[in-house]
Amino acid sequence: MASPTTRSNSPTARIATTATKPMIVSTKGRYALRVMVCLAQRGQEEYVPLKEIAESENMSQKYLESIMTVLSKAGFVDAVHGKGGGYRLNRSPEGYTIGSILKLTEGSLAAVSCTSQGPAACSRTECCHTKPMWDRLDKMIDEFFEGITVDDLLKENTQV
Amino acid sequence: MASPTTRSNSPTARIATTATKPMIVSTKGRYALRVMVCLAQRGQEEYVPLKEIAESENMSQKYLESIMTVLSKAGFVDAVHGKGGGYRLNRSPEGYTIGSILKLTEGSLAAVSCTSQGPAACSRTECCHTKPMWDRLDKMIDEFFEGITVDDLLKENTQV
DNA sequence: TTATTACCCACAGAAATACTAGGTAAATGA
DNA sequence: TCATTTACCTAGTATTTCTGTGGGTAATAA
Repeated sequence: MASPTTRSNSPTARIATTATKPMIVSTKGRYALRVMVCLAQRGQEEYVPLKEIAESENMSQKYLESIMTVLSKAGFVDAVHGKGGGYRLNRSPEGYTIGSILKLTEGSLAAVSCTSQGPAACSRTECCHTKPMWDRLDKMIDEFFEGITVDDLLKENTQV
Repeated sequence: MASPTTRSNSPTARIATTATKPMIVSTKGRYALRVMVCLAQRGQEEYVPLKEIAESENMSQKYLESIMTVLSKAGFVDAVHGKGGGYRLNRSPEGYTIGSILKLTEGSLAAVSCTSQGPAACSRTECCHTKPMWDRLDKMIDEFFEGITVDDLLKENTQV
């Protein structure tokens, strides 16, 4: 985006850092995961209407709609209109990695912005003491989420 | 913080998710790290004025000031006013973990909000399929950052 | 045909980030 | 003593993102 109002009266013009999105997992991604777990619990036979999920999980139905549309368009779930319709998984729970769901709904999992926007995001990359660390962090987080499936979550529960 | 204006007109009162800060490392923390590395390069003998660092690293001096005040108050750096003054490390670079610096400047390193605000942050914690995963992620990230020191960064460089 | 469901579009309040502006206080050198 | 240099303090602000609402339309089944 590179704000055009970057002042250039100083000898060395400020680099537009364009930070703006260094997060990992927002509500959107967490809702998506919970819905997927919820659907997994219901099996692949029946379609579950969103209203039901939103109420039982105490989430905003309207907000969920936008998330489900993304999941549906990406082929993660089957959707059927009308009475008796709703959503259901189209694979077994083992077929969904947490990483794939979060990448879809969050857009990216990068912990810092300078690693998520290609090499041009920071002009200092050729000589930066911190970038290797961010790269390793990103790799670690990616492997973490790719190593977990919806089925794993299904089996896990704080209420032992 | 828990916004008091949570609407409760709906039958099932919405749980205030209070998302609001699921990030890991923002510009503030990254700047802090880069400054610390910069100071480490200069040794513990001389005081380095902020203006110099801001110019060489191409960062906003004013913004850096607020960050340095935090580092100074926390005893991470020595600060001296007036000509010949500035900032310097008061320990050897091995004495600073990345985790300690980020926790100070970022406030927290939690990847999701429901793990960063105590057990009361989410009423579902007693029966939540995803929380164990978030807890493990937080632990992994914490150990990652606590296992790296400023000295490690000093030795690292993308420009091999 | 009617109810039920998914989908689409635009907007909106709140919060955080990443600054900027304009000072004051302390230390040094002339 | 005075001016300069530096850290420190308080306040404001533009932008963005998140987390939703509100009000529709399209598709499907009873």
